[in-house]
Amino acid sequence: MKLDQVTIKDIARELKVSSSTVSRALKDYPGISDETKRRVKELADKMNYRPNAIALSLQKGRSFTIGVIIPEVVHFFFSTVISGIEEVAFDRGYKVILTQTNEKLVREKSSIDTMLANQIDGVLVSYSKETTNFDHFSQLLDKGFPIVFFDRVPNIEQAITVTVDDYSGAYEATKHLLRQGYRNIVHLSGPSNLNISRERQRGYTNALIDHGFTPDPEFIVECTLGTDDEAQKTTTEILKSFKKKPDAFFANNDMAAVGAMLACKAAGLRVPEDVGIVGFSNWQFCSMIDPTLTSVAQPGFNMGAKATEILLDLVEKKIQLHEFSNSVVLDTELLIRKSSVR
Amino acid sequence: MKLDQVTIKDIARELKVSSSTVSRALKDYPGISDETKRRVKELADKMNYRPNAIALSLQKGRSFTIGVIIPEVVHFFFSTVISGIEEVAFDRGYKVILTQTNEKLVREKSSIDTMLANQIDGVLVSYSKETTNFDHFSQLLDKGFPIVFFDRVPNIEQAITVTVDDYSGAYEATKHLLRQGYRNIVHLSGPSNLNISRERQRGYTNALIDHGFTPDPEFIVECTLGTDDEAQKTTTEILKSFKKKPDAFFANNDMAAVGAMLACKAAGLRVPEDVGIVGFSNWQFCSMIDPTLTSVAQPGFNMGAKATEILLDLVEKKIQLHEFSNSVVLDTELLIRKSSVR
DNA sequence: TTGTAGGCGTTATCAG
DNA sequence: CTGATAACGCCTACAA
Repeated sequence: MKLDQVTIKDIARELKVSSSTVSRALKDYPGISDETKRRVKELADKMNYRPNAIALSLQKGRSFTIGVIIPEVVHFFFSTVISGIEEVAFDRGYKVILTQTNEKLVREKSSIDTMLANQIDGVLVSYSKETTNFDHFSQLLDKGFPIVFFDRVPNIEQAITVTVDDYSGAYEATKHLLRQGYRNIVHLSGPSNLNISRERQRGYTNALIDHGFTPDPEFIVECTLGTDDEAQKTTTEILKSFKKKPDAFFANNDMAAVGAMLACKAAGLRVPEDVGIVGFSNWQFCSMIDPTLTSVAQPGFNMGAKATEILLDLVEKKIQLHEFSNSVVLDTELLIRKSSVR
Repeated sequence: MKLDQVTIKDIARELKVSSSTVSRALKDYPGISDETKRRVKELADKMNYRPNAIALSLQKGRSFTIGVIIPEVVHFFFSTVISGIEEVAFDRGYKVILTQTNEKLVREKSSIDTMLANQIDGVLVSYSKETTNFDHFSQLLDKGFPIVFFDRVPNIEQAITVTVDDYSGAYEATKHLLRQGYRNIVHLSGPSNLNISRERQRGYTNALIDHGFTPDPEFIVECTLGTDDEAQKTTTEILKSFKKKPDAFFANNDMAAVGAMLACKAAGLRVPEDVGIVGFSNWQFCSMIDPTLTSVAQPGFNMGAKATEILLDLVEKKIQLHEFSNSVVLDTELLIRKSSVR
């Protein structure tokens, strides 16, 4: 296990110079003879010298590492975000340390602690469903510690946030259904304690109003879990019991949309002829199911990339907290496929 | 940005004792008066002391951090593995530092370098598609550095590997198709420099032989990318050009299976009546497409968890390299759905 | 142009 | 029971 990593001292001893000379030569400091530089660099290369990042961190008080705190890794959207984060961090020479909270507040807190103990330079957070109090974040923000929130963002004054424009995503989706001639559109919504759910619901409602329709509260049905099973059962129930028959479903996520689609098919309805369906997130399978599913694409990769850029700019003091508009809202894109076009 | 973390020195100064005393009191060392312990702990608590993990790492020469090198984060299987890794690592008090290679060898190498510079305790690797030479790993293994390979594993003598039983997964899948009466089964294979591809291919071939059929080399078609598009084109081509018409497709991954399915449908063939289809991995969408896709489920979470357990046992020297059977093989499960039953 | 002497936060060793 | 000192690997005043 001992890797016997080569240190500056080893090089110094070999070359019979002091370690400071080696240190300086390696970084092209002024006032070191070209000859010495050459010899040091050559030997360093030959001995396969790699600076010890830990020693550097200790000395600098920072680690060139950013932390990522996320509810779940196994989630198409989040994994896409991670990908964007990793990409930008790598390009700018930072490492990424990852923890998932599994939606638990305790883990969120302990992750922060661990990361701080590791001299993390900043942190990217999408908080857990259990989190309702944000003191553990505000405390850090107050001290000027760089945090950027994404997707699930708190209502804190100083918080920098990167989100998707859920409102207009939902608005466009609903408008599209209306334009296709669907009139009785059910919205399968998400848990209303999440901001994103409320925004999507608002987009749905306003689109109806703006086009001269009166939203029917009964037509907004909450699907808490967001699974296809749940949506399938819910939809079956809706098709059976509602007196005013729905002719479209706008689901707040793709899984739910699939559930609705399956339920409709099972009830003998044709998609898109009899019933239009639109999802949210544009998961991979949207283009693989039959009929292909219209969905609102969220720029997960971009979200991760953008959040990381801001965080690193903050870390490197390229920007200051206050000189910066606190929230970035990314555009969604409605990807129209077969499930909603007739 | 300065967090002004409390150090042992601060506590020592406050209490007018030496920092060694504080250090010892904090860790319940023998030979420290209960009174001192109490005072130290109380103050540490009050001042919200957190040991500086970086200083510890420097001192110990290790970091309580493991590295994960993975081709792609946005991948159902891999994200599941990460989840298992994160879970076990967290439970045992380790941090996880993550990099994705995007299937690039250079990034694989540079990731290893960075991680070593960070005094990583060990690393979990699933190598990139570009990787054909494993010297950068063997060098480390030779020095006794803990590496555990998972999923995509190299043919190195000393390598510890955690894989899925690709052979029997493929064998069972093929057997299942044969039992359903399919006779001309095409195998859409993966890139043959990957062990998993070769194993799956072997399972396919042997199942045919064991059931009295003669494998036709032409019926093994390599799909390098593994995307649905690629498989769709390939399948369309196959359906057009092969004189002996295929009546089933066993794809080495689910995306490819979907591609084959779409191509078959487009060619006017019914699934499963005319053509049977089986995939590999059991991605979420398998149960959402029409017809639902039979697939070989891989225990991703377990794979991550198991690999991490072994790695940490190695790191903590609970086990030695040689006293350990070098390969763990996890069982797959054939999930039979509609695409292959007639 | 180069060397010496701290110091980053912690622990281990050796005295007292 | 407690304190001083050195060390982990690197950097950076300050000297020479």
